[in-house]
Amino acid sequence: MIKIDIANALMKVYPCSRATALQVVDLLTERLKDALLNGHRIEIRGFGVFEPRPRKRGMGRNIKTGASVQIPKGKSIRFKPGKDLRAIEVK
Amino acid sequence: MIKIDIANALMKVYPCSRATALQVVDLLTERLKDALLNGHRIEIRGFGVFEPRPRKRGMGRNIKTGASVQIPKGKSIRFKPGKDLRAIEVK
DNA sequence: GTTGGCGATGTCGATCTTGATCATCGGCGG
DNA sequence: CCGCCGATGATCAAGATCGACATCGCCAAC
Repeated sequence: MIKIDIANALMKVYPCSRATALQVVDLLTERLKDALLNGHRIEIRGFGVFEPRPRKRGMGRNIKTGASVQIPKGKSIRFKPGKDLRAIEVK
Repeated sequence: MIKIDIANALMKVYPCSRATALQVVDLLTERLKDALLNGHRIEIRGFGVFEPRPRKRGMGRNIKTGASVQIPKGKSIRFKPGKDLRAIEVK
């Protein structure tokens, strides 16, 4: 499923041009990105939670050299599935 | 940031009632949930990717009993931040 | 059709997950 | 707008998983 599919679903419920639907999807992802980049936690009950977390790891591995490489970054985004998404069955 | 904030952002760009904005947000999250529950990968370039993954782990620990607890589940939802979200700086 | 983000690969260690319970807060009815 | 209901967070431990690096192919986005 890609952006177009989401926009498509939106168009079915709220009649509008594909361009508009795409803009809506884009706007929302943009807002989410912005919020996360500002360190805000995004919580949607029943769906999940996006949370910026500090990265404490400090080591990685370079495939070619095989040498330990430092992981300079200190943050990552974690998504915690909500109740509804945890209902996933093994299929 | 919670659902209302997202709806609020949407209202600013696409004038509509709060109820409508909330419905839109709800609809989209609903579609995403549905797609993930069906095992579909959701990819939004520049934002991130939601991917249902099989869980192979099989053990955990119960605080109270202190006993090893089986982790029967076999799936989880993983979110991989896209390029834009990986640009997070330590702040 | 073109551009460029994303997946996969291999290694090693830190991180995450799972379960139960109470408190807190999001969601929603009155 | 206030209040209730129910979902989420934290906690403990053990073990599996993820992440970063570099590069090429593939597919999303335009």
